[in-house]
Order: sequence, then C-alpha cells, then structure tokens
Amino acid sequence: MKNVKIPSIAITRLSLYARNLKLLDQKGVEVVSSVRLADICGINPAQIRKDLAYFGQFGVRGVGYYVKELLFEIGKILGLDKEWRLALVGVGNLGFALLRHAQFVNHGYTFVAAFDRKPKRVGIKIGDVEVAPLENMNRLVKERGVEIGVIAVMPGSAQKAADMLIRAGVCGILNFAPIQLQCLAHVFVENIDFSLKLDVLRYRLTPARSRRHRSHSKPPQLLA
Amino acid sequence: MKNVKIPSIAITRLSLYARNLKLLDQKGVEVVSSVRLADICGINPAQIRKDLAYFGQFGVRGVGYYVKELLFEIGKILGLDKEWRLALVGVGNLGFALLRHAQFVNHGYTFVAAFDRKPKRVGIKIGDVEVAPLENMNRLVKERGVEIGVIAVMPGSAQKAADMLIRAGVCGILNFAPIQLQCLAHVFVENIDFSLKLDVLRYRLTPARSRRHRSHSKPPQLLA
DNA sequence: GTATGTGAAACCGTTCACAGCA
DNA sequence: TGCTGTGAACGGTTTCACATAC
Repeated sequence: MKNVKIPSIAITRLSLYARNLKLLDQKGVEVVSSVRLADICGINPAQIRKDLAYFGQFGVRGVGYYVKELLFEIGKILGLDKEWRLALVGVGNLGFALLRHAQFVNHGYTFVAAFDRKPKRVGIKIGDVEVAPLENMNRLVKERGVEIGVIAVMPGSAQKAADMLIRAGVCGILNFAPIQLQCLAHVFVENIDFSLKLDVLRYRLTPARSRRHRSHSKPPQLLA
Repeated sequence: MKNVKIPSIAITRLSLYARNLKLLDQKGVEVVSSVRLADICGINPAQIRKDLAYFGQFGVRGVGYYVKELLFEIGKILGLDKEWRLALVGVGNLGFALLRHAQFVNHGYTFVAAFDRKPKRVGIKIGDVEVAPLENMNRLVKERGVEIGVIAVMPGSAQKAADMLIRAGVCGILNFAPIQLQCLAHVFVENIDFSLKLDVLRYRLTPARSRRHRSHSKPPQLLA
C-alpha cells in the first residue's frame, strides 16, 4: 500500500463489508474468504482484497479472514468505535423520519439537536431531542459537540442551513436537499438526492424509441 | 455517437442538467454555454458536451445551447414528459415522508398506492392515497398501472417486498432498505442507503492517526 | 471571435493472474 | 493445497485540444 490515494467509493464498500460481516458474526460464522464475502456483497473478490490492502493485511493466506477481527479493523478505519453526534436542520416530514430512523439510532449516531425555522415546530420533543429555533444553532452545536449536520429543509433554504452549520463549527454535512451546496474546502458534504435516482429509473424504463432523436438512426443502448 | 454504451452516471448528470436548466429558464435566461452550465453544476464543460453527444447535437457553435430547447430534449431522453406512477411499500416514518415529499409530487411522479403489513396502518389516508394491506398489492398495482415501487420497510422485509412488487409486474424499484436486493435481470433497482453515506462522512472526519495500523508506517491519504 | 462536437490522451478504478505464505 | 496480497493488464470515464460551424 504506502501513501496511495483511496477512492471514496472504496470507503463505501468498506462500510458494506462491515454491515455484512456483522450479519455473519451474528450467525456464528468465524472465518470468511474474500470469495464468500464478495458473493454476499455482490462484487468481485479481488476488489475486497484491494480495498483492504489500502489499510493493511488483515487476512491469513490459505485460510481467509477472521470475521470478528476484520470487523474490528474495519471499525477502526471507519471510526465505528466512536459515537457521532448529529444535528438536524428542518423538522418536516423527512426530518422527523430521520430523527427516528433506525439506521442512525443504534448504529453509532445520535441526534443531539434539531432546528426549525417555523415557530410552531419549536419546542416539540421527538425522542430525546427538542426542536430549537435557528437562532440557537450556534450555541447548541458548540455546547453539544455536534460533528455532523443533516440538512432536510426546502431547496431554497439549504445553502443558508449549510452556512449556519459551518459557522457553528460543523465539518461534515449530509444533505438531502436537491441542490449543490457551496462549502469551504475543509467541509465534507455527502448528498442524498432522491429524484436523481428516480430519474435514472425513469430513463431505464423509458423505451428507447420514444426518445429517438431527429439526428439519429439508431437508439442508444444502456450500459448494463 | 452511434451505438455506444451510455454510462449510468451520465444519466444522473442529465437529470442534474435538467434541474439547473429549469432554474435558468425560470430566471429568464435564454442561452447558456457549456462552460456556464458546467460551472453551475460543478463539473467539467467537456463532460456536459460529451453527455449530450450520446443523444444528439443540441447546441449552436459559437453561441451555446438554447435553454428551453435543451430542456425539452433532455426531457424527452429522460422521459420527463410522462407522469410516472409509484407504489409505496412500508408506511412508517420514512414512507410517510416520501408520500408527501415535494421532489416526487409535482416532478413527474405520483403515488397511486401504498401498502403496509400492520393492520392499524391500513385504511389511513395520506393525501389521495389510502394505505392498503399487502394482500391487495397484486391487484392494485395492476389496476392502477404502477411502474415503479418504492421500498421503505425494515431490512428484514425488503426482499419480500421486492418479490411481491415484481410479481405484480413492477419493473423499477427505488430501495431505501440497507440490503442488496436479489432481483431478476429485467428489473431495475436503485438503492438509497443513508448509513453508507454517513459512514463515508465519518471516515473523512476520523483523524488518520486514530486508524493507523500495526503494519503501517504512514497513514493513508484520502482522495480529494 | 466564440462555443460546440469529437478524436486522442490521460487518468482512475476494476479485474486478472500469479507469487507468496500458512 | 488454498487463499491472501499485489503488480500488471484492462476497460471505462474524464479531460484535453482542436477542427468545425455559426
């Protein structure tokens, strides 16, 4: 390995490996080969070995990987051993669902604050979190050590929400608004964009003939 | 162009172009160059021209692209001129939020059915949609011409939900459950996986030193 | 002059194939 | 023997650079 650049997608896969290793562990499986794990994850075995090689040597030649040990090592890489504190901006339907979402709660994430612009939402308690007004963001984010901000506001308010989070000291943002946030270089942003995904489905389900164009004779073919 | 394969990611970008062209159009902008549009979308201008070249020649040399015309052409490619019918499976917090989500409603998508396993949820009306029991899926999906299924159930029920949707005739699935669905080849699946995205953030925010490994001397560097 | 459309080049990630080791 | 770890080959996407057209 050495000082190589690690593709972002490799990190996503590591998280996927961790998820499936946890399931194997729960089933009592103690050792797994890259072939078996690759099969479960639906990818190429060499890919797994390459991804792991970025960070070290975790397997035993001729044997495979010890499930518990590999899980522990990936956990260290991804920071899974630490609990991360989230703040939500925008407590609409989506925001509300995220506050209660099982994939966040009990998976190393805790919402420690929630903010909304609308006065009628302020003060509502959802689980352990009480909705606070935007004016309190700066203070609460610092007091409660928020590390990641989750944006679930309307597109028109998302940039402002991001600016406020960053000013309050947040360095990671999970953005559900369908816009490209402009952020300083030290801030990491991950976007979750429902409609882009749906549009891909829509394209694939659209028969090629209906989009045939004036200047073409053959319809384009989609990559598998 | 001709008979080339079109990368799936190019389709995602087309959807992004459409979104931003719509905004430009609303602002009264009539012509846009690939440089300007690329700047807005945060990508390389040549990328835009290449993506469009898969489908035809939509620009005017020395001038740029007419916003309305390009929007129309991309709309034809993506099937944006048609309304698509969705069915939701799993009316929990997330499902409820999706039913009301503005990016679906008024953007060419309509939920025409919703299903839930729990009897106490059956019969509830959300907007125009009444929650139905799973047993009615086969009939309702066919009656109402559902084209895309949206899965928002617990991970343990997601495969079953997919199987039922496919049996009922659905060919596209938007899956919010954190598992890899096993589907027949003719079915298109797009996954939206919150926790994988959060884990990427978590990795980037984890200081390299804390994951330094026994067998290394230098911490790995993240790709920008 | 200016911006598109497009071959060619560069870059990056994936897969292969085998050396190395238990 | 069996499976990992990894250099090399491959394939695909992005970017460059320029001919082409307005």
